[in-house]
Amino acid sequence: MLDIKKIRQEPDLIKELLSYRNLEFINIIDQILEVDSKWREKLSEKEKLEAERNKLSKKVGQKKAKKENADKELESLNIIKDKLKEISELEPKFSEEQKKLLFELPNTPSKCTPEGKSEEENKLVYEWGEKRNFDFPVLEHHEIGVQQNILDFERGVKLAKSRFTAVKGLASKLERALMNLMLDLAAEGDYEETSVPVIANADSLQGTGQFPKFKEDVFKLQDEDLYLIPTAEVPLTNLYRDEILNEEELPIRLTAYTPCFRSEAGSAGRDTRGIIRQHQFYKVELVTLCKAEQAEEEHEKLTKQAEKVLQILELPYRKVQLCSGDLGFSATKCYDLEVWFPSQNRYREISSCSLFGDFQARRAQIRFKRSNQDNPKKSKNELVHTINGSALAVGRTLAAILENYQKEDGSIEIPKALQVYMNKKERVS
RNA sequence: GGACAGAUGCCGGAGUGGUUUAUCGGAGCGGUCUUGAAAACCGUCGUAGUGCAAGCUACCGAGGGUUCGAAUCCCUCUCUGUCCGCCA
Repeated sequence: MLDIKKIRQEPDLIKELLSYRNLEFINIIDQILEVDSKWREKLSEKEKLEAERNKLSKKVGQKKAKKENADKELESLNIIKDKLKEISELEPKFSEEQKKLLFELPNTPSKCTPEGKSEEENKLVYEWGEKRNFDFPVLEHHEIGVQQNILDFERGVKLAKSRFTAVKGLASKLERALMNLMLDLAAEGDYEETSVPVIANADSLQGTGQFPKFKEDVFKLQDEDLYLIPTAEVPLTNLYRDEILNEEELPIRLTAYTPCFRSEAGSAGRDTRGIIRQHQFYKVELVTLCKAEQAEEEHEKLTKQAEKVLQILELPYRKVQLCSGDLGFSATKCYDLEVWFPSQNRYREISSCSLFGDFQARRAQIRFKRSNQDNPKKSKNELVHTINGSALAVGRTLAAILENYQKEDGSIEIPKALQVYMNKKERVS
């Protein structure tokens, strides 16, 4: 959520910044400003009446205690009461409309986010690693998985529906090894391991920006206002929802390994084969809460943390900075890490490391007390800045390993860094 | 799932219609005293909206209602605790 004060003060700047995204928000901002000024007018009128009422009511109390007559006061109070009722009936209309509009506005792109319309204008930061030369026909990861009997697509569908897969044998062990490797690396980088609910309520999803706009993307529990999390970003960030943190606690760096559930509404037909796009997948997520002045640095740190996983697994990847048009709803700046898939002869997203500024924190009301050395009384509550990214999506990492480490005989070499997590086993065959 | 009890500020805890700007205690912070500390004493100590400011307004789990006036009365909901049942 954007700051209404900022919108009020610099509407043109906000309009301009939002125009760098693909869509136009000029109308919404004008509507917000209109509702805002109308509402504030009513608000001050209301408060004046309330002040008057409180004063008179107190007088009534005093007079009655002294057994004096207070009819005159009661008469004016009745008039005020009617007026107040009139205004208070209007109030929810204004504030609801205001909220609805504000919740629909995406974050403004940061100064360092390149301007661009779509994916094609994303900026390549660098490529890392050596793409392997294969002197045999390269198989796709799902072909390898079926051939080795470690990915069972049909039975996964039988258990649930399409886009669910049973992962078996050494692939399942690889997943577990990946989880351990990723969590250990995150711990080395000072991210505290956390185990959180994978079901979240609507307030939590609103806090991180999935709601209200992207409701159709998550699975809802029947007859309950509860949802399967689409990413651990939701529980990790919302751990501190509605809290005021101590300045010294920041930055707070967290990591969690969780399953993630996505309805994939609107992506029918895309990546229907393989485990690239599933309704359920595992992911190690990194989340940072920090002060504004720490945010850029922490964003870089978190991204490097995610890159480290790819590097240690020796998977070729590239780092891309998203342009304004490709930026996610809540993000102000974002790096995508894309891993090389030889069968597709292209890079595919495996991690998205986003800086949100105070956008999520304003929705989720996560603040800290900024101490003022000169005048401790002037210590102010300030919104934290939030950052998150995956390190990494386990399913896609598994797919990338199967493809990049395949051998001509159909076996798969196990990356060195994972062997210690798999009883020193060197090969899947 | 059943029964009962409860939800008040950082914590404990009082408050059942108006002189309550939410009593009091503890912790924290500032000060006095002290070589320093402790003790004692004095002061301070929530969030948000609005305003240049003084101030004003709202908030006692959430939402609604009654009333000139609600932490207090009424209704609905949520959560927590205890006991019972079931259970990894």
